[in-house]
Amino acid sequence: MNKSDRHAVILRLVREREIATQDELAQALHELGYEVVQTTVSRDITELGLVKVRGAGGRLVYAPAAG
Amino acid sequence: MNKSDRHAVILRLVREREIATQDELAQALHELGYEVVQTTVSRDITELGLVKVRGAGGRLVYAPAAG
DNA sequence: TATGAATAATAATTCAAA
DNA sequence: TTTGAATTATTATTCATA
Repeated sequence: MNKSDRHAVILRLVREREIATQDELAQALHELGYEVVQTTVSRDITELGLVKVRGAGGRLVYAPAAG
Repeated sequence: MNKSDRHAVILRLVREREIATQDELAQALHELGYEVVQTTVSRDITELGLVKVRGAGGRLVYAPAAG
């Protein structure tokens, strides 16, 4: 539940940190009390339209579609 | 060999078509006479700094880092 | 240095289930 | 409708080889 809350948190997280994997994002959510697993994070990413962009050092990290 | 040629072709391909997977890109290269496999395409993508963006219908497709 | 085969890591989907 | 376990698909890396 609370998908829309979680979505907002995800957007904040990917702006604040460089998150490279869905497991990493799931773990970050856990720390904030959202107990979700990779499968769900994958769906959230699709629903939010996130993409992977090149972060520092060319590493692929998640980001909102529009900057 | 001909890596820089191939890189140029890859850039052209991802601009012309919506290419969703590395296998798909490898296959497109085959049709143009570049016999490479997914492993190599993966490296090319890193070297070119390509990212996956949302294409039509929210599908993730390869694109140059800068538009 | 560039490449591929095999493998590991990551992400998306299917198939229940609540 | 949302979720997760299991599975499948996709991508990155390791380990040779030329």
